[in-house]
Amino acid sequence: MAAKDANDGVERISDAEHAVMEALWQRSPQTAAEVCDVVCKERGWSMPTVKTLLSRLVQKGALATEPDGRRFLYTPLIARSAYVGGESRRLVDRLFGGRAAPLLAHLADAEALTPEDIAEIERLLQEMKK
Amino acid sequence: MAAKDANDGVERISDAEHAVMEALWQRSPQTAAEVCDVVCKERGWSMPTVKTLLSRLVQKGALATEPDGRRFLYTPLIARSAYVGGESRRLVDRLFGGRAAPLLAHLADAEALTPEDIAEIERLLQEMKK
DNA sequence: CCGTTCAGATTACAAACGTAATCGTTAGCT
DNA sequence: AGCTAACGATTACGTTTGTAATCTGAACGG
Repeated sequence: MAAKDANDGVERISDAEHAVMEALWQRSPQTAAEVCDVVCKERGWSMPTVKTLLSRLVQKGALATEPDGRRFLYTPLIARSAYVGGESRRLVDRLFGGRAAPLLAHLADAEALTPEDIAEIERLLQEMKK
Repeated sequence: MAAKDANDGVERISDAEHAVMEALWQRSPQTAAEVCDVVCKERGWSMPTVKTLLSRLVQKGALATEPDGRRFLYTPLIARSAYVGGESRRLVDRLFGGRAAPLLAHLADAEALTPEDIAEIERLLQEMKK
C-alpha cells in the first residue's frame, strides 16, 4: 500500500522544520526574511536558523524556490493536508493499531474534547453516513 | 497547566524506545532477553540494541528495574495510557490547534475510518453526553 | 568604480537517536 | 578451582536535529 498520499518522495519533516512549513502554508510564497518575521518571534530563533531550515526543506523536496531578484521565494511543495494526514495516520498506526476510535476515546478521557468538538464530530459522522 | 499526566518528569520517548515500551506494556516484568524475543523479530534488532534502549529508558525514568538473580526485570513506570494520551495531545496541539474535531475530519477524509469505527465513535459520544 | 550590505551557501557543533561491538563480572558446570 | 556462558555496563559511531557563525558573491549607494 505505498504511494497514496502525494506526500511521496518527501523525507520526514522534523519538528523545527514543521514550524517553517506552517508559516509558508499560512501564506506563500515568502522570502526567508518574511518567514523569519513570523517564526523567529514564535520560537526565539535567529535568521541563520531559519535559513538552515529552509535549505533543508528544499533539499528534502518539501519546498520549491523561485528567484526573485537577488533572493528566493519559497513555496510549499506538499500540501498541509497531505502532511497532516500522514502524521495523523502515523500516530494512529503506531499507537492505536490503525483504529481511529480508540484515539477518540483517549482524547475524550483526557478531556481534550470540548462540547463544541463533540457537536462537530457528530455532524461529521452524520455526513459520512450519508 | 503543568503536571497533570502521571507522565511527569519523563523525558520524551523516542520511536525505537517506544517499541520496547510496547513489549513491556504487553507483559511485565520481563528480562532483556524476553523483550528481545519480541522486538528483535519485529524490528530486526540485535540483543545489544535492545539492551541500550532498555538502559536509556531506565535513565529516562520510564522503566523500573528489579534484580532477579543475576539479571534484571524491567517494568514500565509510566502507563501506556499516559504515554498515548500525551502523544495524542501533542499531535492535536501541533497540527490542529488543540481541537480534536479537525483530526477526526482528516482521518475521515483519508478513509482511515471504518464503519465499525464510526459506530464505535457514535457510542462513545453517546456515553459522553450522559 | 568601490565599498558596504544583504542574500544564500557552507561549515560548525552539541545533543539525541539508531544501531551495535566490546568489556567486565559473576554464576554455573565440570 | 578454572572455564565458559550469560548478564549488564561502557564505549562507539554514523545520522538527524536544533541552533547558529562564517563565508562568498552580488547589488546598490555614493
